[in-house]
Amino acid sequence: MMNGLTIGEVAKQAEVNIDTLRYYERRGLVAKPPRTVSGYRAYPEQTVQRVRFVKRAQELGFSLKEIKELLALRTKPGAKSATVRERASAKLIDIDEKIRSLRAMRKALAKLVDSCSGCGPVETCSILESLNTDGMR
Amino acid sequence: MMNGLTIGEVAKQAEVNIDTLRYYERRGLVAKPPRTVSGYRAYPEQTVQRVRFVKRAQELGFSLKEIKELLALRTKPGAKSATVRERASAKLIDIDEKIRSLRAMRKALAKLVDSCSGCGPVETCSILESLNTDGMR
DNA sequence: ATACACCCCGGACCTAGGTCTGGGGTTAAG
DNA sequence: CTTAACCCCAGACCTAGGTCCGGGGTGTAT
Repeated sequence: MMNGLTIGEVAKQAEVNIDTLRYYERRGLVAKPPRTVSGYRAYPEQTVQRVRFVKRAQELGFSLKEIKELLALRTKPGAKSATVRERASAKLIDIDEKIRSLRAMRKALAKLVDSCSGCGPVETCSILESLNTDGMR
Repeated sequence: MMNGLTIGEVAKQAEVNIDTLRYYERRGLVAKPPRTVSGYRAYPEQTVQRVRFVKRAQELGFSLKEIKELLALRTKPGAKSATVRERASAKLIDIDEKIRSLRAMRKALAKLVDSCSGCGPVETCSILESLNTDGMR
């Protein structure tokens, strides 16, 4: 009677709460799946990937709304490609910014780590300042 | 009577709400500033940088708690350097993960953008799938 | 046919991270 | 010396993103 994944299976595989899946469905982040005769959701396998994607994007600071837009880029068969391209380009810019910021943070932290690595007392580690100034700003 | 920035000035420069600054103070993300005789906060200039840093880190998916930890790395003159180094290394790993994920997203999007760039109808843009599969997973 | 794990749904509840209200002092300009 | 523009604080309120509850049906192993 069940061909596809149950909500519980998807939840376990994607490591989210069952209610989160229903919530995502309401928010339009995950397509409404077909139902069995008895009303159970029967999800296609790829749903798991989709949900994981949502979770990862969230960890990168995207809101559900933004994630929805990202996902919409690939599920708009009726859209003009120019529009898709334009939106995708805008997202690319966001992403590049994030990468740049992270790299700056990374650099500052890395400096902290290896300048501390050989040292005894903390005074020699005043490079802690790197996080405050341009390394991170 | 006022030497330092008022809360309003910091708020404007850092582009946050005044209440957010008071909230950050409570949460320990921004040090309690000295007060004027009449009780007004008088912030040092660098507060603005600090607040901006918090905001940027949030956009990168760090929680206030994590941001506090990051900031603590540079403001622990009493800490053992080995401990600082260890924590910083852990953060570095997080950051590297984020960068990796963003690069994967970036790559998938870039592919989308330039495979669409020369094309007319959307059918030829089925590369939209790239977001779903390993490019983004 | 009884038990036990799972699914449905609507609606209440929760946490993080703010934001607003409002009653009261302060300060700079006119 | 008044007025507009700030500042103080406590506490209420708000949004996003879930999470939980409870009453009811389903599926399957014993």
